[in-house]
Amino acid sequence: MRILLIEDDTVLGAAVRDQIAADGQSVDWVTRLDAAGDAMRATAYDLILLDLMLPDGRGIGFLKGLRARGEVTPVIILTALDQVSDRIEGLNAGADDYLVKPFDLAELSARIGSVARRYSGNPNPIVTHGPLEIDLAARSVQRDGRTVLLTAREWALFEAFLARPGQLLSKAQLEEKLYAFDNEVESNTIEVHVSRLRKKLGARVIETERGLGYRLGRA
Amino acid sequence: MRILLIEDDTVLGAAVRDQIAADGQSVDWVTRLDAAGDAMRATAYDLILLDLMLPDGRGIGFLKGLRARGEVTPVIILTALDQVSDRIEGLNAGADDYLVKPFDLAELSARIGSVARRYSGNPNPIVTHGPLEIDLAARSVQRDGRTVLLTAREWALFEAFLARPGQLLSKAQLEEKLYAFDNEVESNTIEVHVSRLRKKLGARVIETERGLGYRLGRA
DNA sequence: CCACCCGCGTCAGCCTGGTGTCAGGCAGAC
DNA sequence: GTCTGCCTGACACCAGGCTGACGCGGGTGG
Repeated sequence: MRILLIEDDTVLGAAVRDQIAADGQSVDWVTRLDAAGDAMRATAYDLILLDLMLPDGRGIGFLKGLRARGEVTPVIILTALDQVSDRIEGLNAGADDYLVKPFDLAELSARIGSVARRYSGNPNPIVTHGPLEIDLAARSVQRDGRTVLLTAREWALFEAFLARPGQLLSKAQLEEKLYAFDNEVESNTIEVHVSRLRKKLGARVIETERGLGYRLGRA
Repeated sequence: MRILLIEDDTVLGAAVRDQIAADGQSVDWVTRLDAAGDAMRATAYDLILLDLMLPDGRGIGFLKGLRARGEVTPVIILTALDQVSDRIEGLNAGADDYLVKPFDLAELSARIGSVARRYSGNPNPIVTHGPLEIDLAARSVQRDGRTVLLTAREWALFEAFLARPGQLLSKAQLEEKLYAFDNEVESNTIEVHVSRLRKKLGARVIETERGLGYRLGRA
Protein backbone atom coordinates (compact mmCIF):
# COMPACT_ATOMS: atom_id res chain seq x y z
CA MET A 1 0.00 0.00 0.00
CA ARG A 2 1.33 3.43 -0.94
CA ILE A 3 0.79 6.21 1.53
CA LEU A 4 1.40 9.93 1.10
CA LEU A 5 2.30 11.76 4.28
CA ILE A 6 1.88 15.54 4.23
CA GLU A 7 3.34 16.94 7.43
CA ASP A 8 5.75 19.79 8.05
CA ASP A 9 6.78 18.90 11.57
CA THR A 10 10.02 17.01 11.00
CA VAL A 11 9.99 15.12 14.28
CA LEU A 12 6.43 13.91 13.99
CA GLY A 13 6.81 13.27 10.30
CA ALA A 14 9.80 11.05 10.80
CA ALA A 15 8.09 9.13 13.55
CA VAL A 16 5.01 8.53 11.42
CA ARG A 17 7.09 7.55 8.43
CA ASP A 18 9.04 5.02 10.47
CA GLN A 19 5.92 3.58 12.02
CA ILE A 20 4.29 3.05 8.65
CA ALA A 21 7.44 1.53 7.25
CA ALA A 22 7.60 -0.79 10.22
CA ASP A 23 4.10 -1.90 9.32
CA GLY A 24 5.38 -2.92 5.95
CA GLN A 25 3.73 -0.12 3.97
CA SER A 26 5.57 2.35 1.81
CA VAL A 27 5.47 6.07 2.48
CA ASP A 28 6.26 9.24 0.63
CA TRP A 29 6.74 12.16 2.94
CA VAL A 30 6.34 15.74 1.80
CA THR A 31 6.20 18.92 3.85
CA ARG A 32 4.35 21.23 1.50
CA LEU A 33 1.09 21.16 -0.40
CA ASP A 34 2.65 21.90 -3.76
CA ALA A 35 5.02 18.97 -3.29
CA ALA A 36 1.99 16.88 -2.38
CA GLY A 37 0.31 17.84 -5.63
CA ASP A 38 3.42 16.84 -7.57
CA ALA A 39 3.65 13.54 -5.78
CA MET A 40 0.05 12.73 -6.48
CA ARG A 41 0.46 13.44 -10.12
CA ALA A 42 3.37 11.02 -10.21
CA THR A 43 1.95 8.23 -8.08
CA ALA A 44 -1.43 6.72 -7.33
CA TYR A 45 -1.63 6.65 -3.57
CA ASP A 46 -3.90 4.45 -1.57
CA LEU A 47 -4.10 6.74 1.41
CA ILE A 48 -3.21 10.31 2.33
CA LEU A 49 -2.26 11.53 5.79
CA LEU A 50 -2.85 15.25 5.87
CA ASP A 51 -1.73 17.84 8.37
CA LEU A 52 -3.93 20.91 8.36
CA MET A 53 -1.39 23.65 9.12
CA LEU A 54 1.26 23.81 6.45
CA PRO A 55 3.73 26.46 5.33
CA ASP A 56 2.04 27.02 2.01
CA GLY A 57 -1.62 26.91 2.88
CA ARG A 58 -4.25 25.19 4.87
CA GLY A 59 -4.86 21.53 4.34
CA ILE A 60 -8.61 22.01 4.29
CA GLY A 61 -8.46 23.83 1.00
CA PHE A 62 -6.23 21.17 -0.45
CA LEU A 63 -8.66 18.48 0.62
CA LYS A 64 -11.64 20.36 -0.78
CA GLY A 65 -9.79 20.73 -4.04
CA LEU A 66 -9.15 17.01 -4.21
CA ARG A 67 -12.76 16.15 -3.61
CA ALA A 68 -13.93 18.79 -6.06
CA ARG A 69 -11.85 17.06 -8.71
CA GLY A 70 -13.53 13.77 -7.89
CA GLU A 71 -10.48 12.32 -6.18
CA VAL A 72 -11.62 9.52 -3.86
CA THR A 73 -8.36 8.50 -2.24
CA PRO A 74 -9.04 8.18 1.47
CA VAL A 75 -7.68 10.98 3.63
CA ILE A 76 -6.88 10.92 7.31
CA ILE A 77 -6.45 14.31 8.91
CA LEU A 78 -3.81 15.00 11.54
CA THR A 79 -4.68 17.93 13.76
CA ALA A 80 -3.74 19.60 17.00
CA LEU A 81 -6.03 19.22 19.94
CA ASP A 82 -7.46 22.73 20.01
CA GLN A 83 -8.45 23.01 16.39
CA VAL A 84 -11.95 21.72 16.95
CA SER A 85 -13.57 23.63 14.15
CA ASP A 86 -10.87 22.52 11.74
CA ARG A 87 -11.62 18.91 12.43
CA ILE A 88 -15.30 19.35 11.84
CA GLU A 89 -14.62 21.30 8.71
CA GLY A 90 -12.23 18.59 7.64
CA LEU A 91 -14.80 15.87 7.93
CA ASN A 92 -17.26 17.99 6.07
CA ALA A 93 -14.70 18.56 3.37
CA GLY A 94 -14.44 14.86 2.79
CA ALA A 95 -11.88 13.45 5.19
CA ASP A 96 -12.36 9.84 6.16
CA ASP A 97 -10.98 9.97 9.63
CA TYR A 98 -8.86 12.14 11.85
CA LEU A 99 -6.22 11.81 14.50
CA VAL A 100 -5.60 14.31 17.26
CA LYS A 101 -2.00 15.16 18.00
CA PRO A 102 -0.29 13.84 19.90
CA PHE A 103 -1.47 10.41 18.93
CA ASP A 104 -0.37 6.91 19.68
CA LEU A 105 1.52 5.38 16.79
CA ALA A 106 -0.23 2.08 17.32
CA GLU A 107 -3.51 3.90 16.91
CA LEU A 108 -2.23 5.38 13.71
CA SER A 109 -1.51 1.89 12.42
CA ALA A 110 -4.97 0.77 13.33
CA ARG A 111 -6.64 3.71 11.61
CA ILE A 112 -4.58 3.23 8.52
CA GLY A 113 -5.55 -0.40 8.41
CA SER A 114 -9.19 0.39 8.92
CA VAL A 115 -9.42 3.16 6.35
CA ALA A 116 -7.39 1.25 3.83
CA ARG A 117 -9.61 -1.78 4.18
CA ARG A 118 -12.71 0.24 3.55
CA TYR A 119 -11.38 1.42 0.21
CA SER A 120 -9.12 -1.21 -1.17
CA GLY A 121 -10.36 -2.34 -4.54
CA ASN A 122 -11.72 -5.77 -3.83
CA PRO A 123 -10.49 -6.60 -0.41
CA ASN A 124 -10.29 -10.05 0.97
CA PRO A 125 -12.87 -10.49 3.64
CA ILE A 126 -11.24 -9.60 6.91
CA VAL A 127 -12.38 -11.12 10.11
CA THR A 128 -11.63 -9.04 13.13
CA HIS A 129 -11.44 -10.62 16.51
CA GLY A 130 -10.46 -8.35 19.34
CA PRO A 131 -7.06 -6.90 18.49
CA LEU A 132 -6.67 -9.35 15.64
CA GLU A 133 -7.47 -8.86 12.00
CA ILE A 134 -7.47 -12.05 10.02
CA ASP A 135 -7.36 -12.29 6.27
CA LEU A 136 -8.35 -15.88 5.64
CA ALA A 137 -7.64 -15.80 1.94
CA ALA A 138 -4.16 -14.38 2.36
CA ARG A 139 -3.50 -16.44 5.47
CA SER A 140 -2.29 -13.43 7.32
CA VAL A 141 -3.00 -12.13 10.76
CA GLN A 142 -2.50 -8.66 12.11
CA ARG A 143 -2.31 -7.88 15.78
CA ASP A 144 -2.67 -4.24 16.74
CA GLY A 145 -1.99 -3.46 13.12
CA ARG A 146 1.21 -5.44 13.00
CA THR A 147 1.50 -8.48 10.84
CA VAL A 148 2.10 -11.66 12.75
CA LEU A 149 3.70 -14.55 10.96
CA LEU A 150 2.17 -17.91 11.67
CA THR A 151 3.74 -21.19 10.69
CA ALA A 152 1.74 -23.81 8.82
CA ARG A 153 0.72 -25.72 11.92
CA GLU A 154 -0.10 -22.64 13.87
CA TRP A 155 -2.31 -21.40 11.08
CA ALA A 156 -4.09 -24.72 10.78
CA LEU A 157 -4.80 -24.68 14.47
CA PHE A 158 -5.97 -21.09 14.47
CA GLU A 159 -8.19 -21.78 11.49
CA ALA A 160 -9.85 -24.60 13.36
CA PHE A 161 -10.80 -22.19 16.09
CA LEU A 162 -11.97 -19.52 13.68
CA ALA A 163 -14.24 -21.98 11.93
CA ARG A 164 -16.21 -22.40 15.13
CA PRO A 165 -15.83 -19.26 17.17
CA GLY A 166 -16.72 -19.66 20.80
CA GLN A 167 -17.20 -23.37 20.40
CA LEU A 168 -15.43 -25.86 22.55
CA LEU A 169 -12.90 -28.02 20.73
CA SER A 170 -11.33 -31.02 22.40
CA LYS A 171 -7.69 -31.84 21.86
CA ALA A 172 -8.80 -34.96 20.02
CA GLN A 173 -10.83 -32.89 17.58
CA LEU A 174 -7.93 -30.56 17.05
CA GLU A 175 -5.47 -33.38 16.47
CA GLU A 176 -7.83 -34.84 13.93
CA LYS A 177 -7.96 -31.52 12.18
CA LEU A 178 -4.18 -31.07 12.18
CA TYR A 179 -3.04 -34.57 11.41
CA ALA A 180 -5.33 -36.06 8.85
CA PHE A 181 -5.17 -39.82 9.33
CA ASP A 182 -1.47 -40.28 8.70
CA ASN A 183 1.30 -39.30 11.00
CA GLU A 184 -0.46 -39.45 14.29
CA VAL A 185 1.03 -37.78 17.23
CA GLU A 186 1.35 -38.83 20.80
CA SER A 187 2.39 -36.14 23.14
CA ASN A 188 1.20 -32.75 24.21
CA THR A 189 1.65 -31.32 20.74
CA ILE A 190 -1.64 -29.49 20.78
CA GLU A 191 -0.81 -27.89 24.09
CA VAL A 192 2.50 -26.76 22.73
CA HIS A 193 1.01 -25.26 19.61
CA VAL A 194 -1.67 -23.54 21.63
CA SER A 195 1.06 -22.12 23.78
CA ARG A 196 2.96 -20.87 20.73
CA LEU A 197 -0.18 -19.38 19.24
CA ARG A 198 -0.90 -17.55 22.45
CA LYS A 199 2.60 -16.18 22.50
CA LYS A 200 2.09 -14.72 19.05
CA LEU A 201 -1.53 -13.67 19.18
CA GLY A 202 -1.98 -12.84 22.82
CA ALA A 203 -2.78 -14.99 25.79
CA ARG A 204 -6.49 -14.30 25.79
CA VAL A 205 -7.21 -15.45 22.26
CA ILE A 206 -7.60 -19.08 23.20
CA GLU A 207 -9.24 -20.10 26.41
CA THR A 208 -8.63 -23.34 28.23
CA GLU A 209 -11.51 -25.40 29.47
CA ARG A 210 -9.90 -27.80 31.89
CA GLY A 211 -10.45 -31.41 31.06
CA LEU A 212 -12.58 -30.49 28.06
CA GLY A 213 -10.53 -28.61 25.52
CA TYR A 214 -10.03 -25.14 24.15
CA ARG A 215 -12.13 -22.47 22.58
CA LEU A 216 -11.64 -19.16 20.85
CA GLY A 217 -12.05 -16.51 23.48
CA ARG A 218 -14.64 -13.78 23.17
CA ALA A 219 -13.29 -10.84 21.35
CA MET B 1 -28.68 -8.70 22.98
CA ARG B 2 -26.86 -7.65 26.12
CA ILE B 3 -26.39 -3.97 26.69
CA LEU B 4 -24.32 -2.28 29.35
CA LEU B 5 -25.57 1.13 30.37
CA ILE B 6 -23.10 3.38 32.18
CA GLU B 7 -24.97 6.45 33.40
CA ASP B 8 -25.03 8.13 36.78
CA ASP B 9 -28.17 10.21 36.30
CA THR B 10 -30.81 8.05 37.95
CA VAL B 11 -33.75 9.55 36.11
CA LEU B 12 -32.24 9.30 32.67
CA GLY B 13 -30.71 5.93 33.47
CA ALA B 14 -34.04 4.45 34.48
CA ALA B 15 -35.74 5.82 31.38
CA VAL B 16 -33.10 4.37 29.10
CA ARG B 17 -33.18 1.06 30.87
CA ASP B 18 -36.96 0.81 30.55
CA GLN B 19 -36.87 1.77 26.92
CA ILE B 20 -34.30 -0.89 26.11
CA ALA B 21 -36.21 -3.47 28.08
CA ALA B 22 -39.36 -2.53 26.17
CA ASP B 23 -37.45 -3.26 22.99
CA GLY B 24 -36.85 -6.76 24.27
CA GLN B 25 -33.15 -6.35 24.97
CA SER B 26 -31.55 -6.93 28.33
CA VAL B 27 -29.69 -4.21 30.15
CA ASP B 28 -27.23 -3.98 32.96
CA TRP B 29 -27.12 -0.53 34.45
CA VAL B 30 -24.16 0.72 36.40
CA THR B 31 -23.40 4.22 37.60
CA ARG B 32 -19.67 4.06 37.97
CA LEU B 33 -16.74 3.12 35.78
CA ASP B 34 -15.30 0.62 38.19
CA ALA B 35 -18.64 -1.18 38.30
CA ALA B 36 -18.64 -1.12 34.52
CA GLY B 37 -15.26 -2.79 34.46
CA ASP B 38 -16.49 -5.50 36.79
CA ALA B 39 -19.58 -6.06 34.71
CA MET B 40 -17.56 -6.37 31.54
CA ARG B 41 -15.30 -8.89 33.11
CA ALA B 42 -18.31 -10.99 34.03
CA THR B 43 -20.28 -10.66 30.82
CA ALA B 44 -19.67 -10.26 27.13
CA TYR B 45 -21.81 -7.33 26.12
CA ASP B 46 -22.96 -6.62 22.62
CA LEU B 47 -23.20 -2.90 23.10
CA ILE B 48 -22.15 -0.26 25.60
CA LEU B 49 -23.94 3.01 26.27
CA LEU B 50 -21.48 5.38 27.87
CA ASP B 51 -22.08 8.65 29.63
CA LEU B 52 -19.00 10.86 29.63
CA MET B 53 -19.29 12.56 33.00
CA LEU B 54 -19.25 10.05 35.81
CA PRO B 55 -18.51 10.25 39.52
CA ASP B 56 -15.29 8.25 39.27
CA GLY B 57 -13.76 9.54 36.13
CA ARG B 58 -14.34 10.59 32.58
CA GLY B 59 -15.83 8.13 30.17
CA ILE B 60 -13.31 9.04 27.49
CA GLY B 61 -10.47 7.49 29.40
CA PHE B 62 -12.51 4.38 30.00
CA LEU B 63 -13.30 4.10 26.30
CA LYS B 64 -9.69 4.61 25.32
CA GLY B 65 -8.70 1.92 27.76
CA LEU B 66 -11.16 -0.48 26.16
CA ARG B 67 -9.89 0.15 22.67
CA ALA B 68 -6.30 -0.04 23.79
CA ARG B 69 -7.04 -3.51 25.07
CA GLY B 70 -8.45 -4.42 21.70
CA GLU B 71 -12.04 -4.50 22.91
CA VAL B 72 -14.31 -4.12 19.89
CA THR B 73 -17.70 -4.01 21.53
CA PRO B 74 -19.58 -1.13 19.93
CA VAL B 75 -19.93 1.94 22.11
CA ILE B 76 -22.50 4.71 21.87
CA ILE B 77 -21.68 7.87 23.76
CA LEU B 78 -24.30 9.90 25.63
CA THR B 79 -23.33 13.54 26.06
CA ALA B 80 -24.75 16.93 26.88
CA LEU B 81 -25.32 19.36 24.06
CA ASP B 82 -22.55 21.80 24.79
CA GLN B 83 -19.71 19.34 25.19
CA VAL B 84 -18.68 19.46 21.57
CA SER B 85 -15.06 18.63 22.17
CA ASP B 86 -16.05 15.61 24.24
CA ARG B 87 -18.07 14.20 21.40
CA ILE B 88 -15.25 14.57 18.97
CA GLU B 89 -12.78 13.16 21.40
CA GLY B 90 -15.18 10.32 21.97
CA LEU B 91 -15.42 9.40 18.33
CA ASN B 92 -11.71 9.74 18.11
CA ALA B 93 -11.28 7.39 21.00
CA GLY B 94 -13.20 4.72 19.20
CA ALA B 95 -16.89 5.31 19.85
CA ASP B 96 -19.28 4.10 17.17
CA ASP B 97 -21.95 6.72 17.57
CA TYR B 98 -23.17 9.37 19.96
CA LEU B 99 -26.44 10.79 21.22
CA VAL B 100 -26.89 14.31 22.47
CA LYS B 101 -28.91 14.77 25.65
CA PRO B 102 -31.75 15.18 25.84
CA PHE B 103 -32.50 12.62 23.23
CA ASP B 104 -35.63 10.98 21.97
CA LEU B 105 -35.96 7.45 23.30
CA ALA B 106 -37.18 6.25 19.92
CA GLU B 107 -33.98 7.54 18.42
CA LEU B 108 -32.05 5.61 21.02
CA SER B 109 -33.81 2.44 19.92
CA ALA B 110 -33.01 3.18 16.32
CA ARG B 111 -29.33 3.75 17.00
CA ILE B 112 -29.11 0.60 19.05
CA GLY B 113 -30.71 -1.37 16.27
CA SER B 114 -28.38 0.05 13.70
CA VAL B 115 -25.22 -0.55 15.67
CA ALA B 116 -26.38 -4.02 16.60
CA ARG B 117 -27.17 -4.93 13.03
CA ARG B 118 -23.66 -4.00 12.02
CA TYR B 119 -22.21 -6.49 14.42
CA SER B 120 -24.60 -9.40 14.50
CA GLY B 121 -23.37 -12.87 13.75
CA ASN B 122 -25.14 -16.21 13.63
CA PRO B 123 -25.38 -17.84 17.00
CA ASN B 124 -25.96 -21.41 18.08
CA PRO B 125 -29.36 -22.64 19.13
CA ILE B 126 -30.03 -21.64 22.69
CA VAL B 127 -32.12 -23.44 25.24
CA THR B 128 -33.63 -21.19 27.84
CA HIS B 129 -34.65 -22.35 31.24
CA GLY B 130 -35.91 -19.63 33.50
CA PRO B 131 -33.12 -17.11 33.91
CA LEU B 132 -30.68 -19.47 32.22
CA GLU B 133 -29.66 -19.55 28.60
CA ILE B 134 -27.82 -22.67 27.64
CA ASP B 135 -25.81 -23.05 24.47
CA LEU B 136 -25.29 -26.76 24.29
CA ALA B 137 -22.96 -26.66 21.31
CA ALA B 138 -20.65 -24.14 22.90
CA ARG B 139 -21.05 -25.64 26.35
CA SER B 140 -21.80 -22.28 27.78
CA VAL B 141 -24.43 -21.06 30.19
CA GLN B 142 -25.65 -17.55 30.76
CA ARG B 143 -27.51 -16.53 33.86
CA ASP B 144 -29.37 -13.26 33.61
CA GLY B 145 -27.15 -12.64 30.66
CA ARG B 146 -23.92 -13.19 32.52
CA THR B 147 -21.75 -15.97 31.34
CA VAL B 148 -21.26 -18.61 33.97
CA LEU B 149 -18.24 -20.84 33.73
CA LEU B 150 -18.90 -24.46 34.58
CA THR B 151 -16.18 -26.99 35.21
CA ALA B 152 -16.19 -30.36 33.50
CA ARG B 153 -17.95 -32.14 36.35
CA GLU B 154 -20.46 -29.41 36.87
CA TRP B 155 -21.34 -29.40 33.21
CA ALA B 156 -21.74 -33.16 33.13
CA LEU B 157 -24.07 -33.00 36.09
CA PHE B 158 -26.09 -30.15 34.66
CA GLU B 159 -26.32 -31.97 31.35
CA ALA B 160 -27.75 -34.99 33.12
CA PHE B 161 -30.55 -32.85 34.46
CA LEU B 162 -31.14 -31.09 31.17
CA ALA B 163 -31.45 -34.42 29.40
CA ARG B 164 -34.43 -35.30 31.58
CA PRO B 165 -36.07 -32.06 32.64
CA GLY B 166 -38.37 -32.42 35.59
CA GLN B 167 -37.49 -36.05 36.09
CA LEU B 168 -36.30 -37.38 39.41
CA LEU B 169 -32.70 -38.57 39.41
CA SER B 170 -31.28 -40.54 42.30
CA LYS B 171 -27.75 -39.92 43.50
CA ALA B 172 -26.87 -43.41 42.34
CA GLN B 173 -28.03 -42.59 38.83
CA LEU B 174 -26.07 -39.38 38.84
CA GLU B 175 -22.92 -41.04 40.09
CA GLU B 176 -23.23 -43.58 37.35
CA LYS B 177 -23.52 -40.79 34.84
CA LEU B 178 -20.52 -38.89 36.19
CA TYR B 179 -18.17 -41.74 36.97
CA ALA B 180 -18.39 -44.31 34.23
CA PHE B 181 -17.63 -47.70 35.78
CA ASP B 182 -14.11 -47.10 37.00
CA ASN B 183 -13.11 -44.67 39.67
CA GLU B 184 -16.09 -44.94 41.92
CA VAL B 185 -16.58 -42.46 44.61
CA GLU B 186 -17.64 -42.88 48.18
CA SER B 187 -18.64 -39.71 49.85
CA ASN B 188 -21.17 -36.98 49.35
CA THR B 189 -19.60 -35.91 46.09
CA ILE B 190 -22.90 -35.53 44.31
CA GLU B 191 -24.25 -33.35 47.07
CA VAL B 192 -21.18 -31.21 46.85
CA HIS B 193 -21.44 -30.79 43.11
CA VAL B 194 -25.13 -30.01 43.33
CA SER B 195 -24.27 -27.40 45.88
CA ARG B 196 -21.64 -25.88 43.61
CA LEU B 197 -24.02 -25.90 40.68
CA ARG B 198 -26.69 -24.13 42.71
CA LYS B 199 -24.18 -21.54 43.75
CA LYS B 200 -23.39 -20.77 40.14
CA LEU B 201 -26.79 -21.17 38.53
CA GLY B 202 -29.12 -20.18 41.34
CA ALA B 203 -30.58 -22.11 44.22
CA ARG B 204 -33.86 -22.93 42.54
CA VAL B 205 -32.46 -24.65 39.47
CA ILE B 206 -32.16 -28.00 41.17
CA GLU B 207 -34.73 -29.21 43.65
CA THR B 208 -34.07 -31.73 46.39
CA GLU B 209 -36.42 -34.65 46.91
CA ARG B 210 -35.58 -35.86 50.34
CA GLY B 211 -34.44 -39.47 50.42
CA LEU B 212 -35.02 -39.88 46.71
CA GLY B 213 -32.77 -37.62 44.71
CA TYR B 214 -32.80 -34.41 42.70
CA ARG B 215 -34.65 -32.96 39.77
CA LEU B 216 -34.39 -29.94 37.53
CA GLY B 217 -36.71 -27.30 38.95
CA ARG B 218 -39.45 -25.67 36.97
CA ALA B 219 -38.28 -22.63 35.10
C1' DC C 1 28.55 -30.84 -0.01
C1' DC C 2 28.68 -28.42 4.11
C1' DA C 3 26.79 -24.88 7.36
C1' DC C 4 23.04 -22.91 8.97
C1' DC C 5 18.28 -21.96 10.09
C1' DC C 6 13.60 -22.92 11.06
C1' DG C 7 9.60 -25.60 12.04
C1' DC C 8 7.95 -29.08 14.81
C1' DG C 9 7.45 -33.01 17.90
C1' DT C 10 8.95 -34.60 22.34
C1' DC C 11 10.08 -34.29 27.06
C1' DA C 12 10.45 -32.68 31.88
C1' DG C 13 9.52 -29.86 35.57
C1' DC C 14 6.59 -26.47 37.39
C1' DC C 15 2.22 -24.64 38.54
C1' DT C 16 -2.68 -24.22 38.77
C1' DG C 17 -7.33 -25.21 39.69
C1' DG C 18 -10.77 -28.88 39.81
C1' DT C 19 -12.18 -32.35 42.67
C1' DG C 20 -13.00 -35.61 46.54
C1' DT C 21 -13.19 -35.72 51.34
C1' DC C 22 -14.56 -34.34 55.73
C1' DA C 23 -16.82 -31.91 59.54
C1' DG C 24 -19.97 -29.08 61.51
C1' DG C 25 -24.35 -27.05 60.93
C1' DC C 26 -29.08 -26.85 59.28
C1' DA C 27 -33.72 -28.53 58.34
C1' DG C 28 -37.49 -31.81 57.79
C1' DA C 29 -40.03 -35.79 59.52
C1' DC C 30 -42.17 -37.88 63.27
C1' DG D 1 -36.94 -33.51 71.35
C1' DT D 2 -34.34 -36.83 68.35
C1' DC D 3 -32.95 -38.78 64.26
C1' DT D 4 -31.71 -38.59 59.70
C1' DG D 5 -30.46 -36.68 55.43
C1' DC D 6 -28.76 -32.71 53.17
C1' DC D 7 -25.91 -28.45 52.75
C1' DT D 8 -21.63 -26.14 52.44
C1' DG D 9 -17.07 -24.00 53.88
C1' DA D 10 -12.45 -25.56 54.12
C1' DC D 11 -8.57 -28.07 52.65
C1' DA D 12 -5.17 -30.96 50.56
C1' DC D 13 -3.99 -33.55 46.66
C1' DC D 14 -2.85 -34.46 42.05
C1' DA D 15 -4.39 -34.77 37.06
C1' DG D 16 -4.01 -31.73 33.65
C1' DG D 17 -2.12 -27.90 31.44
C1' DC D 18 1.87 -24.72 30.53
C1' DT D 19 6.27 -23.75 28.71
C1' DG D 20 11.42 -23.64 28.30
C1' DA D 21 14.63 -26.54 26.24
C1' DC D 22 16.39 -29.84 22.97
C1' DG D 23 17.20 -32.44 18.83
C1' DC D 24 15.73 -34.20 14.51
C1' DG D 25 14.98 -33.28 9.68
C1' DG D 26 14.16 -30.79 5.72
C1' DG D 27 15.13 -26.73 3.18
C1' DT D 28 18.22 -22.97 1.70
C1' DG D 29 22.33 -20.57 0.55
C1' DG D 30 26.98 -20.45 -0.08
